[in-house]
Amino acid sequence: MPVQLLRIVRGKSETPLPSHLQKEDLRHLQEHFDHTNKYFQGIVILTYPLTKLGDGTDFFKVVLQDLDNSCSRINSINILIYGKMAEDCAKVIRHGDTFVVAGFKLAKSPTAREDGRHGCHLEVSEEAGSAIYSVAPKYVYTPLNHLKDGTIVNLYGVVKFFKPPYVSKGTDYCSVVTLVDPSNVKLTCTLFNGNLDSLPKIYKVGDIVRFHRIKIREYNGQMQGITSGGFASLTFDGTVGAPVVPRTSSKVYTFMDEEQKTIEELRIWAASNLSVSGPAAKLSGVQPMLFFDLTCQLVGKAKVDGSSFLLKVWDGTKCPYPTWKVPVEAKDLEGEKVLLHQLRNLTVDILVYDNHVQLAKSLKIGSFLRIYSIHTKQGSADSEHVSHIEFHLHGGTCYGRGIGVLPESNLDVKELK
DNA sequence: TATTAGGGTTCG
Repeated sequence: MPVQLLRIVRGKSETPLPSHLQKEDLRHLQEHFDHTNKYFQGIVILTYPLTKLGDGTDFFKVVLQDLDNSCSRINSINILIYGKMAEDCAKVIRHGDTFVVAGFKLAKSPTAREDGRHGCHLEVSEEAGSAIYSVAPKYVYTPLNHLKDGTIVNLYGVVKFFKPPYVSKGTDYCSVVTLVDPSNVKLTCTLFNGNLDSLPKIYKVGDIVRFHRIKIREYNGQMQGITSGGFASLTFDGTVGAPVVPRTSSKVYTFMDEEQKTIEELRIWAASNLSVSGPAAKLSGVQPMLFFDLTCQLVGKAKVDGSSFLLKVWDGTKCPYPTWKVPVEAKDLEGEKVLLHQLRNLTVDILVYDNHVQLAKSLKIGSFLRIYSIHTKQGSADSEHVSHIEFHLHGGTCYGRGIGVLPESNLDVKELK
């Protein structure tokens, strides 16, 4: 593991570095000195884009500043990272982070005269047996009643409302999340990311999130959260007693006993201060003329027209009313023919509109979904049809209307199986 | 290195 997570509190590491390593002062990084078993620690003051060398090797350059020598004329040094390690580091190294570099090769820096940094640079790669350790900072979390305009903060919150990620009119996915905490202040966050996986994996009201580096702004007289460059999130099930397992796309994150305790405390607070009785329902319990959230499996899908798309789903229960069947061309219907036929009396047709079409098209047959705020509508009887119930996911994102994909590991999915 | 949206049910 070339890039490891290491947390150092008050100068002492909780996950110690290998004991044979000794800290080396910037001034002692000189040619012809033996740097075996030495490490250098510094704070990232500059990173360059990940590039490829002429021979195809990945290359990543960062500048580390030595905080112990920050008043010296020369207090920074170039770190040149090669190969797989360059790729790994480019993903996790951020401006302002502290890193430890061990197993480096020291060489004369050809750019020292221009950049004013140390006369040597450090070269590291997996092949050379180098290691880079990320030293996690001690994060400070701001309660929601202490947020100030124009700051970037870390915070915890219980999800009071959310819109599952949807395709925005810009270039990114968008998710809107309203949080509360024991200070009883609400914060609505608008989160953007081009990568669906980088937005918080919230499945229900009552989930608990930890946001890092969220920007706070004032909007319409209220504080608002918005994604900033280094935004990262963890999401936890909000159920008291459930395992404390973070859902995240980050490869590297800190999560210690202290954080576990925070989650457990928030769960207990939420249990008595937040109503989580969402409008979830089983198909067996649906009533006409209401909105509800459905956890289900996708059995079939079909294009209908430019502004609507059909999802055929089931949840293992049977809807007590005759259900609407959306007429589509047989050639347009995707899904396993045999299964579609077997489940024909258990699946229901959900017609999704407008902004939900793009996401619906991309869904994989067999995947588990939660569809939020489905509208059930009573279709009237006429000469051709008996009275039936229709399922619509209207356009727009009001009330969190949308579609979320659940992982197989989700508890509600296990129940469904 | 901007923009997206900025919670509060429907055209179908």
